[in-house]
Amino acid sequence: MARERKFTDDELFKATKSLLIEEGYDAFTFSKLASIMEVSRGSIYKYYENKDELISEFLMYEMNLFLKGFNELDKSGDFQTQFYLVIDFIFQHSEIHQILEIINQIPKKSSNRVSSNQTQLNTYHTDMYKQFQSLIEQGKKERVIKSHLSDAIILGMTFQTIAIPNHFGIPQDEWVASIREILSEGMFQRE
Amino acid sequence: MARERKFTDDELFKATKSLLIEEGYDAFTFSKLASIMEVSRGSIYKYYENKDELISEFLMYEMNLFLKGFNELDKSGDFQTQFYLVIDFIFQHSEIHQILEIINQIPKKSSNRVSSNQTQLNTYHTDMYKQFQSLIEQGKKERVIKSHLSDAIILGMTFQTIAIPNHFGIPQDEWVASIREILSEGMFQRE
DNA sequence: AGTCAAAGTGACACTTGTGTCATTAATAAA
DNA sequence: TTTATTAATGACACAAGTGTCACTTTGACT
Repeated sequence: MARERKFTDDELFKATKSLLIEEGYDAFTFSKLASIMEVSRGSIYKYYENKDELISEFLMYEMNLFLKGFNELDKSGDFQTQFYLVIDFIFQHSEIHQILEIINQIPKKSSNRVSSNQTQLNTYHTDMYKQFQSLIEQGKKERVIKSHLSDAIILGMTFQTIAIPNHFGIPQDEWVASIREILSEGMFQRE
Repeated sequence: MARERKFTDDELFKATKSLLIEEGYDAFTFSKLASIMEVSRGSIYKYYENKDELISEFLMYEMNLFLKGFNELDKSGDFQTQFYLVIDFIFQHSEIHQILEIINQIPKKSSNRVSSNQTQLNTYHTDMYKQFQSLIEQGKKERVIKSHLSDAIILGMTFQTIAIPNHFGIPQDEWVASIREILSEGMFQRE
């Protein structure tokens, strides 16, 4: 028994995502967002107290989606199969790298709602890393991964590869295959 | 026959560097810089028209320093020796990754001085990559590097490793050694 | 047709950063 | 000591973002 909404949360998150990814956290403003949505700036304040609140809610939404997919990956194969599945998955969701970086750009002095989201986001982050870490452990048990390499470096290196800029526009298939190969076997020829 | 300056360009660049690396391009302001230097904001405008001009000059200064060191690396050894030298060098100058990113954050619509600096910076960037690329070619000729991997991916992957966050504070030596090993031989055990 | 709760708007006051410039301060040279 | 010259300052006007709120609009339900 009220007026119809001009936009849904999903539409808002979609615009938020493109604006955040194109311009970054600092250049993200309610003015720009409102203009994309073709809505007045004031109306967004009806639903989110400020930029940090909106962004932290958006990040929760994105992380949930990502983790849902991550958790649904087939856990039945041997290490190598699972490892390759994970790599393919993270490359299909390469925005996750930027998302994770934005989490740390939200100032800590924010409202309660934001703080609690930040805590939750860090938990998600850690959980994801823990899951990946247990995959690494499996790899070490199966004697596929070298045991003298620390989990931290394997994890860091794997996730960092998402952000390598593909300046020359090498096709995604070749790109991912090469990265997978280098991570596994290195760039040096075997003698 | 005039008043003494309260600060040198070197001091300004030093403060610029820490401010840029701690807070990033967007949060960098003349107010903050002036407060670090304990000088009025107006006095900085005596030497630099605006933030973009100062930052682009600073980047030129940093890139020159970096490239000077890069060029002075011993070119006499075989591929592997040189490759390891380069990796050690870029890890000793790990800020270079952030520096390179900041280059692309300066808006394109700026003044002539800035535009010409941008052009020059991109030239430097390309030159550095070209040099590294010729090292890769050498590696391929010496049959150390797999020939089916594109130069772009080897270059990208190598430079990207600088930015892997060392969350767990693994000692630098072990860190660099592990990365070098993974790049060369991969993380998988040889059978 | 009338009601009214929620949605949307735009003007207002405030904050932070920018760039300028008239004024003041320091100091080497005359 | 005076002077010429450059360094530094802080006040001013302007631009862009923020958060608020009284007011208007819409449309489902009487």
